[in-house]
Amino acid sequence: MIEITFPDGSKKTFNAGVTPEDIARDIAEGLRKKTVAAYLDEELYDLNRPIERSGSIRLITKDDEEAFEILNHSTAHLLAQAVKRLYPDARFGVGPAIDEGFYYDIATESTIKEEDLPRIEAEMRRIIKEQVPIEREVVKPEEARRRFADDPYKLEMIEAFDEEEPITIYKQGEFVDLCRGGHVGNTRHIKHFKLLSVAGAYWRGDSSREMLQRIYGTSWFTKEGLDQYLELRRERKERDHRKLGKELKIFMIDEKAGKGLPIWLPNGYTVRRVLEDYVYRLERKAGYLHLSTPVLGTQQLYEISGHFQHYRDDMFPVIEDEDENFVLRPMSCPHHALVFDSELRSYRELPLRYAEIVTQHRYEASGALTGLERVRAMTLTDAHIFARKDQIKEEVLKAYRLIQQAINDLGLEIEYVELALRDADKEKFHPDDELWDEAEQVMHELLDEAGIEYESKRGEAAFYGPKIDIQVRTALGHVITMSTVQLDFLLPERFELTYVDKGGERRRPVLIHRGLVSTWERLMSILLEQYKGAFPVWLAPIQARLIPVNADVHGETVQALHERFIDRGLRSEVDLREEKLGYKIRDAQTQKIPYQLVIGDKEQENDQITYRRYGSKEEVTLTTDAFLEMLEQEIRDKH
RNA sequence: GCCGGAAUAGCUCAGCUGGUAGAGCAACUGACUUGUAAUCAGUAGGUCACGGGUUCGAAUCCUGUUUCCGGCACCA
Repeated sequence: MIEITFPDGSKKTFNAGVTPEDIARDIAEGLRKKTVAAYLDEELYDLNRPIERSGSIRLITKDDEEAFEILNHSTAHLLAQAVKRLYPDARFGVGPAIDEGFYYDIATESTIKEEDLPRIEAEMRRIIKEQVPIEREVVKPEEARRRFADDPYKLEMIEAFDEEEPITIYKQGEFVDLCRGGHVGNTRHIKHFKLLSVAGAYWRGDSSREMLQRIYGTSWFTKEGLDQYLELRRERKERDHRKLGKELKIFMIDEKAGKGLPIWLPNGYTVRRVLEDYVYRLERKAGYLHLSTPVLGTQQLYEISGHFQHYRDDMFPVIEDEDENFVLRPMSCPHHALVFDSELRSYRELPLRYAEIVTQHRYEASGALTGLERVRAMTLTDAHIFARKDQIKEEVLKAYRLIQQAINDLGLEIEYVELALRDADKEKFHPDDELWDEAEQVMHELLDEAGIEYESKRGEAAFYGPKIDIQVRTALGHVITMSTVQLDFLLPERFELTYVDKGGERRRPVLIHRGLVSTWERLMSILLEQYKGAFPVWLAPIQARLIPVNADVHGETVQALHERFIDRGLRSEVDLREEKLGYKIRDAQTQKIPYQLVIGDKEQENDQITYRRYGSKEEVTLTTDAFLEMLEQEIRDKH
């Protein structure tokens, strides 16, 4: 007999060999139906795995997040089994559950095309009907090696395992897979799934190794869940910034001008100017000093900083001159280091915060280019803070708070915060262990002291130091780096930067790199998707469109009103076209202009306007002054 | 860069197995002179991404290139 403790502290004895399914059934039949797997203490148990020891149990039901993962993981196995039946030569890489579903990496001589997916799905359904039990087995490494003797990928994975750890394999019918589990116990538990796409993926994520074929899919407990998810995917396409950017004339990319080299159209540039102005003021208030440096720099400058050696392949080719080589600058910290070095600095001056709205060029891999999200020419507000060591914590935190405010003002949300640290890769990171330890230590401390939650990521640091990356999620579901604060002890060394301290001694400052809200390009892509193209008034390219009921009768009034708006710094536009009112309203709505103002006899007589907000059918009549006040308040509030 | 897919009018898209390109919107012209999501009629607009090939004949089949899309790798 074994004793099982439940989350509420109650205990019950069962015969050894009882399964989580049995335990759930013992409580209630309804619970059994909902149960997917269980944790016994910290160990994940499949629904049908016998429990041989006492412990605390926590049943995982369909409502729990882990359940989705387990279901999708099992569906990945089901996919593999079906693929193996249809493509007998198939060998398998990894097949995990991911955020919104699962994938499996497959090696086969055949090319699996999107049009083959329905056939694979049909085979998966057949296996579900067969009600194949999914059985767990623990084996010794040599046994595992024997079982997977004809599968080079699984063998390689076995080699990478810790020899001490027991290896688990899962059998479902004729299909056997190396896998940690847990699983749903029987293929009949899988019901509502869909295969979504095929793609290439490097074996072990290593671009020097072969590419496998990856099939993506998603699996749900209910039909509604699946349908809702598929609907979400359709909606995401609707808010794709590339589509909205074209519709709203925000930007264009023409291969004649160059791929990855976007052109800002008047509407987009207006928004960008608002953002630039906003950021400039924000930084002024926070004590940043703005400056400007050239788009071209000598190769030597980037050799001193070390960027050239590290990133040469990702920079545009060197421009050769008679006795000097130039590069299109990929970043601006070396210039700012020179500015710091241009005068003798006192400890009293620090921190010195230099900010610059700067255009940078990076030769991004062609396959990485994506609308405005990933480009080869980008403009951003870049800042470098030169500080004393005793100022690090405060300055990093100040930068973090500024980022928080900007993200908040823009109506965005931080998804999570990452602390990127180095790993043992000697090639990738500068070699001074002492500097690294000190820098990483102080970053951990300041985040902990400020109570900021973060995930540590080994091996993700910049070559010169650790960084705090602030991640946001795009409407298309990608997580991307929005902002960054990076601690750098290396560059001040390389540029031999010094200041004079209290005792008259020369000291090395530290450099804090700060990216506020990514580049204007990427920010625009995020904002477009966030707002579905319907910008808040403070950002909208056109804030109000003025429409006369009759162009002949009310045209002049509308024109005068427009000038009044412009004089107050507002962005308005008049529509004097010979069209029906309904047509003009529709046109303004289609362009997602926040306010449509209609002026007819009544308004003309009383200095009024009748407005209609984007997305609303309600009409409100106000005096022009009252409306202007309302609009200006809304702009101040950044709504 | 790598794997797979796609490319037809300014935009969104149709064009079956090869027979020589079409719709809606936008544009232009004219009429209508308007109170909250499309007034009516007409006109013009295409090296079917680009190059080569197969064929009596290619948007359609084959092939190379370019760009874009979905991923992977990369992201100072």
